[in-house]
Amino acid sequence: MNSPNEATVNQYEMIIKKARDRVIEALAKNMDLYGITLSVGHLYGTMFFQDKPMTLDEMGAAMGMSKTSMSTGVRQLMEQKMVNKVWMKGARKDHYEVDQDWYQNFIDYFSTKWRKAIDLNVQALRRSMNDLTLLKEKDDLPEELQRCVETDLEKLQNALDYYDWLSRLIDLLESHEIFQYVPKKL
Amino acid sequence: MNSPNEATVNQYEMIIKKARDRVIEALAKNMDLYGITLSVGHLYGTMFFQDKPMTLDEMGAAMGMSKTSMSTGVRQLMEQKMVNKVWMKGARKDHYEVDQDWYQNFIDYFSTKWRKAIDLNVQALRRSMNDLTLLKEKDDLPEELQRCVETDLEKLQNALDYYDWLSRLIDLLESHEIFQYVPKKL
DNA sequence: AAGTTTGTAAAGTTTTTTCTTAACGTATTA
DNA sequence: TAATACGTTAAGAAAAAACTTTACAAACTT
Repeated sequence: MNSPNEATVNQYEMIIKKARDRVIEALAKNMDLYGITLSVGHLYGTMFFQDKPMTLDEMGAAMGMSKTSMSTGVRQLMEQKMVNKVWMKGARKDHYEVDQDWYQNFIDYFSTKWRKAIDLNVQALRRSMNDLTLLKEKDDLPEELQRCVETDLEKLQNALDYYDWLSRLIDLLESHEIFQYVPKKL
Repeated sequence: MNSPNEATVNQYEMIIKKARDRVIEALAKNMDLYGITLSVGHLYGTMFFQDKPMTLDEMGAAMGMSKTSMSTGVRQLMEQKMVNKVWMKGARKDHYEVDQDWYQNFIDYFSTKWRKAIDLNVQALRRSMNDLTLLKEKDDLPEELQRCVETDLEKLQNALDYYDWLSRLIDLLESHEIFQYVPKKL
């Protein structure tokens, strides 16, 4: 039983391929949570099971898509730090491989995207709160507007508190302190 | 100074409007993190500063858009639990208001979206791991394929561990236990 | 220096998404 | 029962995104 016939081997290979494809499909489908398109998700999945770093041409062949698409797709994945460019001994073509640390991928995505959102919103909130606080000082402010300013200021302060919380949540992730409370290994 | 002229009041109102618009703009821009489009984000922002529940017609007027768009937009926001339908004493039109609990909004979004992704991926992972484990038992499996199965199984197990971690992270949020480690009030 | 190879940018096409107008169904009023 | 109001579905138009082909610039080879 040590040298099976070719048909059996093909069948075995098919099982592996199907097992991979199933996972790739599921993976790709849910990468929209990372703002990543289905086809780029497929690319990621393909690279995930490739045990060697891939070139753009290899990706194009595996995906049946243009090299340009691979180039932009890989760039997106690199921006999310899900894929790294690897330097290979005397090779002209660029080689890429997936970063297998999904915990860090998650954290990086979270940090980058949400931190940016927080900064932008907090900046707007601060400015508007400042404007409204100045307005509140005016002693000829009609009572109706005064109440309006009050409630707005309260809302903005609540928002600010929330973003502060979110910022600290990100800190917890980035510092890996989270693993104290939600440990990696079950 | 208790009855300012009309021009001054208009100026004051303008300041409030600008303060609100700045925040609305920033808010809307970042709601893509919730999978929400810019215009629907604007709708959310508009409702956020409205102190009374709004009808679809009021929204349409405020946004300069069709009622149909308001209908679908509000539905999206309701799916994310960012907006609630409020029942109003003897009113024919439906009224909606934003849910001001941003912490819960965040948690809900997180739970819903990521939990779904986890379930789908874990299901695929389990099936493929099962297939591969069965394949590993075959005693006529060529050595090359055997190694392939081994590394694949390891990858899938790592993925499974990651999703388990993510699931526990979501538990931490959903149970509000997170507020013990990252408290709301600074 | 001429000729390849490799990666990316630009332009154009196809597909998808977003928004509007029009039509429908249900509920309310007269 | 007829008439009106309200929300939503369906179909079409406009805008945006994804992909491909073509073209180009930089690096390497000879």
